[in-house]
Amino acid sequence: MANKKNNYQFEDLLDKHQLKKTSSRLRVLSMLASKNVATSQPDLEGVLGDVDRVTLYRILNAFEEKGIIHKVFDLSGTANYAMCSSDCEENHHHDEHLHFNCTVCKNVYCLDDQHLPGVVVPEGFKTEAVSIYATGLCPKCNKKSTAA
Amino acid sequence: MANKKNNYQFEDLLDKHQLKKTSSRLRVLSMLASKNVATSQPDLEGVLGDVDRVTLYRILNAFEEKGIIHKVFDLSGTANYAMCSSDCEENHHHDEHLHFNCTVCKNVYCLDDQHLPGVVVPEGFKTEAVSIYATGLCPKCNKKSTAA
DNA sequence: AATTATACTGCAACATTATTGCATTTATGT
DNA sequence: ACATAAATGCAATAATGTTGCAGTATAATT
Repeated sequence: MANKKNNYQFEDLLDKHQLKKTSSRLRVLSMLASKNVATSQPDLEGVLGDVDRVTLYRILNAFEEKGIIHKVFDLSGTANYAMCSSDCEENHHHDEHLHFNCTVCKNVYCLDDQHLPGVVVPEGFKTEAVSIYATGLCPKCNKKSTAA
Repeated sequence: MANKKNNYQFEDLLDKHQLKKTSSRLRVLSMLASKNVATSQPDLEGVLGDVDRVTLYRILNAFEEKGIIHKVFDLSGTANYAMCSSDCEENHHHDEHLHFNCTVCKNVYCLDDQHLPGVVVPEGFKTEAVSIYATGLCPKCNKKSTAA
């Protein structure tokens, strides 16, 4: 899996972006990399336990600025965070993302590798980034609902 | 303009959805209909002045449930509201919306009539709705930046 | 027009998500 | 080991959104 990185790789990642290698940061990275769905700040806070809320926000913001992670809002407007695919660079994220928010389990799936169609905006608008957001049933919940 | 409606039309709209015709609701409707950009709850609150925050939230939620307006989150995760195009029905919104969030003026433009390409999701996912979200410069801010 | 039932509103309190300032601690280069 | 800059934790505050309940307005009935 492209996003699967071991701890040395996380340290390199922090080095590369001139971020200090603290245990909190490494834990956030391995946490996010281990999931194929975006994670909300509250969820992260719950898992990380003893990391301060504020620190977590600051870590997430720093990572986002550096292009290590990206932020996506779920159906209820809460920010969720996920690792960027490798071709994201500082302040220059991959232009198009496909996110899928399951209406049952509420998970936000990042489907960055999916082919996306070009989007045409009206004359006068200048597009910098496009994100496509689908809602519905994820494979897991879809299976359950058809089985029932 | 398709969304331009007079007060009688707003009253009809409320009638149709079994909502009582209160002045607050009529003001919210005419406010939203007069703009081609989505409006945040704080902005609405500011304009409407003496309508209670809670009432406003409840009006917006009621309208959303009835399919009169729809909610879209801007870059900072704040909910913005806009009139639905006429083919939205109760609990069955138009499947695809194109929204454009200007990075300068922060306005969220609803471009519902724009032709949208089909989006392909991976095997197993079952899409219920798709919304496409573009960020960049709106015509007004684009003009200003090229002029400067 | 008065009465009544229901829906709506406003207030207070609370919940959640996010930010700022500052003192303390930690990481890292020398 | 030391110095410095960065990162953290705590307290306080802000912004956004929700809930309960009492009072008020709407609209149907008579």
